[in-house]
Amino acid sequence: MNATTFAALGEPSRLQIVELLRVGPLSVGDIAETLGIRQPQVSKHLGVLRRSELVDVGAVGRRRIYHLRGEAFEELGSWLGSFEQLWETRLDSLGDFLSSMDDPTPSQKKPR
Amino acid sequence: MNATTFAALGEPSRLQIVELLRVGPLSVGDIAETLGIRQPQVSKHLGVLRRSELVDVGAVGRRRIYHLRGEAFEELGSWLGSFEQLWETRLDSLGDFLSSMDDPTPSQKKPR
DNA sequence: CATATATATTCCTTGACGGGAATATGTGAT
DNA sequence: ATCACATATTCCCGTCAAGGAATATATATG
Repeated sequence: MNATTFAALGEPSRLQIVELLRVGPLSVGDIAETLGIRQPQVSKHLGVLRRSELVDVGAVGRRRIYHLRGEAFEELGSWLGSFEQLWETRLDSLGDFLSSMDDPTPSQKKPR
Repeated sequence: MNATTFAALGEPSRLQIVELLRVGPLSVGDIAETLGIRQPQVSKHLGVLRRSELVDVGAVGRRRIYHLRGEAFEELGSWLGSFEQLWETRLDSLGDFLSSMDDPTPSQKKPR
């Protein structure tokens, strides 16, 4: 999993843009107007999102319509999935662990 | 959805830490040794992850055992879920959209 | 071609962040 | 109490990214 994907989503304005595009494709100007961000900043943010392959562009006349790229989110989904598997298998032992801090797992080294 | 969660995961070392903790709880020293990062940096990164509520700590003797916090990942999961719903309902219309860029959706304004 | 509109790009400044080094805090052992 | 080990915190510095303002590029329209 690539950290740059998360870095792209880690900027508040960009996360707003993504959640806005979740509804449907939008032009740069519409995004700027809706979110109250100046157009140059929106273009820059969209550039970052595009390099992270989270969005893609299509031209309609002089407008540029940005839309979410499903692949990136599917990748995120499968990455997350690899975590949730472990919750189930460890949910009980985690509870045990939290309530018995004086007895670390056998794999832990002992104090020298 | 909070952007700071993504920002925390957007730093390569921190993402490494999270993926390492996916296997199981670890002490600060073990994380530092495994990833080849100096201990102070690891402590700082763990601080960020903790403030983002991605991890939590427990003490075992003089060691501090960090472990992933399931809630944050479940929240991520449900957030992602709200996207995948839309893929299905729009996967076809998205294909149409991409192949007919000269005909924007009816909600788009016409050029003035 | 001239003009208006939509978007991208550049330059600049400022603030935040990560890494290194040193030090502080806490805890166990003798 | 003293020492050793584990972790956290502080300070400093270099870098990078975000926002503002201005400008460049592209495209439609008359």
